Amino acid sequence: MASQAADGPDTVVASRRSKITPEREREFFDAVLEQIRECGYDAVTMEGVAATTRCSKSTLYRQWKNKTQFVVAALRANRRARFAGIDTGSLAEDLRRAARAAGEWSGKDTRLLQALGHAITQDPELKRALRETLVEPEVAALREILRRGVERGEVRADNPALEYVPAQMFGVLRIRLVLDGEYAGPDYMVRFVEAAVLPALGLD
Amino acid sequence: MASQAADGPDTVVASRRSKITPEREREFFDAVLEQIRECGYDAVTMEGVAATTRCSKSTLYRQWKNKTQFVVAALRANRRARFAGIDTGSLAEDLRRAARAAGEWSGKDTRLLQALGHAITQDPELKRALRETLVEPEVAALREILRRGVERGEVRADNPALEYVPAQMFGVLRIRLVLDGEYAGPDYMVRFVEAAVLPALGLD
DNA sequence: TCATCGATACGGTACCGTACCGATACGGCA
DNA sequence: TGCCGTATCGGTACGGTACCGTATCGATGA
Repeated sequence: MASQAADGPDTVVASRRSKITPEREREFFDAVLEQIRECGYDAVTMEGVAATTRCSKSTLYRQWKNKTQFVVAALRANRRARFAGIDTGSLAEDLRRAARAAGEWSGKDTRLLQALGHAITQDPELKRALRETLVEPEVAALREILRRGVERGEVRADNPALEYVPAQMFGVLRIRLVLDGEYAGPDYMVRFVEAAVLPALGLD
Repeated sequence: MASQAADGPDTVVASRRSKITPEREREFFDAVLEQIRECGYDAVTMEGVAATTRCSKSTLYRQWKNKTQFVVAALRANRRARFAGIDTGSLAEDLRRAARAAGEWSGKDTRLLQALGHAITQDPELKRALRETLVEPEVAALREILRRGVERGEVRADNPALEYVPAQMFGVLRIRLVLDGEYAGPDYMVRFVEAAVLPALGLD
């Protein structure tokens, strides 16, 4: 958080004298995200995080103004782009890889999204943080996969199904818990892509 | 439910002498469901429902043991089957109608599902009630639409895309808020069906 | 007549965010 | 290099707020 100072990226924080190491900070972030996954956003408490990380509430409140800021910081620190490395040269195979990767987080990011699903409708800042960290990077990577497929001529640029691929993937990923009572795993996602997404794109 | 009546010679059924009319009960149910949609399940309070319906907490607690039972009762009373009447004789048209109908609830059932999304992972009873009232009737109706299409020979019974139609419909419906910041309306859903679902089924 | 109504008061619990406490380790300076 | 000054540490106590679920009340209507 303080490391986003105006100077270089890895410049040591000169102003703050916090004794909290980056590893310790990550413990806080991991703890709060896990509590969100387990209990839901509303039920997460600063006291709970303090207890599980064996720090004091004071410490948390010294670093972050309130729960929202704390969670936003945790989300931002958790940003990753899981689809980014996928580029096999074949659109169908790229989509299979993406489906597999998506299915593999079900125990993590999907639960997080599930737990934050309603909170983001109430807190714009939280919504923005979630979109920037969990949604947009993955959607962008997925659209990049599709763009390369179009560029290679595997699918026509005006295929209307292209637009809905991200919604299909993330939608199916997320709805399975409600429909079937379990999270969508890699196998399920790959089967879904092969059965529904690829045919709609005119691929096999 | 208030009667433990193990010893009383009186009626076991506890002759419901409640002055609460069915219309009044529906006010309670509507109020609690609307509060869930607006504030989320965790944030709903019996005091809030009592206030907005201008009844007393005592009244609510006389009828229902606690918040969970109250919400479960409200869900059960809200059960409907919105896809049930759809039968145009054409699978493609049936799916368009279903998509339009689905898009039309976005302001209601989808928000409810969104708000309950995490709560159902914690409370099995709530999960079951939600599935029985919001999920299963619609999925069953949708599968019935598909079954008729197969029967008419519009799509082969072994088309693997068949299995994923419900997941796609409800998944896309639900994920749009996260992806695009707005709920999926009827037009969006119809376009999605025409662009992705029908092609995967080999229609059009 | 009397159970149920709405209203309200109650004790209990939980968490917020702040304030205060010694203990400690960082970091500037001799 | 070694020693202090001091900010931050973990722990805890605090007042304030909110809601739970129960109990009690006079009024009401089947």
